[in-house]
Amino acid sequence: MRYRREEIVVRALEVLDAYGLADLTMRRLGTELGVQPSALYHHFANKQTLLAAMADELLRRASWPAEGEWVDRTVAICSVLRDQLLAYRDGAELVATVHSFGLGGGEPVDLLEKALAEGEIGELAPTAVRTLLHFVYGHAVDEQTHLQAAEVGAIGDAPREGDSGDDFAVGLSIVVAGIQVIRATRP
Amino acid sequence: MRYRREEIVVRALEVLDAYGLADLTMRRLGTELGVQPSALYHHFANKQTLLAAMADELLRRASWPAEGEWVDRTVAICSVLRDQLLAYRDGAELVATVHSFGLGGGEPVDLLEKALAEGEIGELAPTAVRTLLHFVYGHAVDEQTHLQAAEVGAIGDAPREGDSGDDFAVGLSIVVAGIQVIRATRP
DNA sequence: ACCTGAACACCGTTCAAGT
DNA sequence: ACCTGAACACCGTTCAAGT
Repeated sequence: MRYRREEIVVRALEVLDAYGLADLTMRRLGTELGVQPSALYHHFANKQTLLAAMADELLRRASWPAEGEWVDRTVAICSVLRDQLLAYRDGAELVATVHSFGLGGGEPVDLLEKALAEGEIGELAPTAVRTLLHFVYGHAVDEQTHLQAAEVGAIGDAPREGDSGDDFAVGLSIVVAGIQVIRATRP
Repeated sequence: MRYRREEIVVRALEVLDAYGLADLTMRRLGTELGVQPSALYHHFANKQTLLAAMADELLRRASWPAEGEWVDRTVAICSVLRDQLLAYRDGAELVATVHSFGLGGGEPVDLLEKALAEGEIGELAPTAVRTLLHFVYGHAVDEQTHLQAAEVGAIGDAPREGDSGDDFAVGLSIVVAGIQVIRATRP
């Protein structure tokens, strides 16, 4: 069987969702595709590049909000991002890992930059975007870890004080409120 | 040679600082200690437990601020935390990783909880602490990745718009300002 | 262009046995 | 209590050779 790059990414996302990031090995993916692991290196320079392509594809599959006032849109983009990260097993860890080795977070980053540009916070926009992303990625990774730990069996695992979606909403409102404050008090 | 748990952690932190997290393997650490890798399993149940002990020790070595008004103290704790993460090669990634598999972030978490308790934000305190930690860990991991990439040789690597310490200060002020806002508008 | 087969240089972890 | 030796079941990646 012969594959194109895009088909491999699609299959890799299926393997991720079914078995998790730890079991997404080049060897396992090769087996799943009926191909030697070394064949994958014809399509991707290394595993990192494959993971980056997977993260981009995962993010591309969401429906991103493009309308509304900049504050509402910022909140909406972050919420869709979180939902999309949680929609795939280890999705948050995948995207956070790819982001951490500096390969750009795909579509949501551009959208957040545009939204904050409209907010007229000027030179502070890049910092604000990164602050939002740190929150969303960090929160989603935490949440996914706990959700999956609960599934496995350590269920009495500190079930969070309030509602769990609520915690995200409150944390996000903290960051967004902070952005509005520095917008008002900027030089 | 025979070792105690604490000596192994100290040596492991030296290996981390000298060679980085990717090269901190049980085999390498064994070699460094003049011992078989399997000997380490007499002291630690697995590698995760060792990493958690390393993170705790790394954080324990900072001088944590204990005085001042709650807002100032919150900012001070986060700044010391960031400095301490950056003080060891891959220190941010180590602590973030340990945190991500749910093993408690050591001293700074307790200190932040106390500071925010004094801020009288009530039930929102845990959310606020986590939001701060997501920012500090995320920012420090990013910064350390870029610093180390620059050291290696990809030096023209997007040198950040403003000063680099400044970016942390601005991001932190966003989160702290946001905490003060929800404090003022809480039910 | 895409894949095989085989190898290289590693991993974390377990476990009987030693002192 | 602490360690050795050997094994188990894996990794990512390279590279000549095949079609």
